[in-house]
Amino acid sequence: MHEREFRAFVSIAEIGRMDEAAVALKYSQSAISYQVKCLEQSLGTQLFTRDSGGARLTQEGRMILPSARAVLALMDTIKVSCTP
Amino acid sequence: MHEREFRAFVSIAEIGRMDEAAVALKYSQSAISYQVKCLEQSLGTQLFTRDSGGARLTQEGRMILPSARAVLALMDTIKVSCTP
DNA sequence: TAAAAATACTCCATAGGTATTTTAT
DNA sequence: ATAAAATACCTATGGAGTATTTTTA
Repeated sequence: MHEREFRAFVSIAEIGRMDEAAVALKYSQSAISYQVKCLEQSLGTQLFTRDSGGARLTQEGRMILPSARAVLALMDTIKVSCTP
Repeated sequence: MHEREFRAFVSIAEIGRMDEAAVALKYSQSAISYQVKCLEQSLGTQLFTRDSGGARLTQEGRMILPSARAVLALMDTIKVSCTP
């Protein structure tokens, strides 16, 4: 579980499409696809359904979205705590 | 920022020595040293002072310890949420 | 000088990009 | 046929181990 996997997950969840999330995060589309795939594999769960309309959260994806956001928020506070 | 970096950080903070934390996490001593070094580098801050007595939290290390624990707790809940 | 941590070195895995293919509309 | 995601392929970086060196009490 990596920070960038959560960033990808939350960004896709918010935007609804991987390619736009990729632009927002300044990665290639394939990198974002790979990150979310890794997260899904490490959780053993599908987080999105994919089709030509984009990427939609599954039930599990919806469930963990708040926690994922909370993880990122905590990481941000950690960074701020360490910024002199 | 990786899960394993936080696991290493918290374990060292609790145990007070890297080599024992390494045993607890089933990594080598050098791997744990490397993980915490990576975390320190990504934060731009020293989290421990090191000497032959072990590893002691710095002021910054003490500051972020609760957040690091919270991140790990969230990751655990995420895993549980995705376990059928 | 003994303990604990850091570093060097090597090997394999991971993560990124571009280009291409697949899938569903 | 088009738009979006997945995959293949290649390269660079990261992460693990063992062995060794450095540090400091």
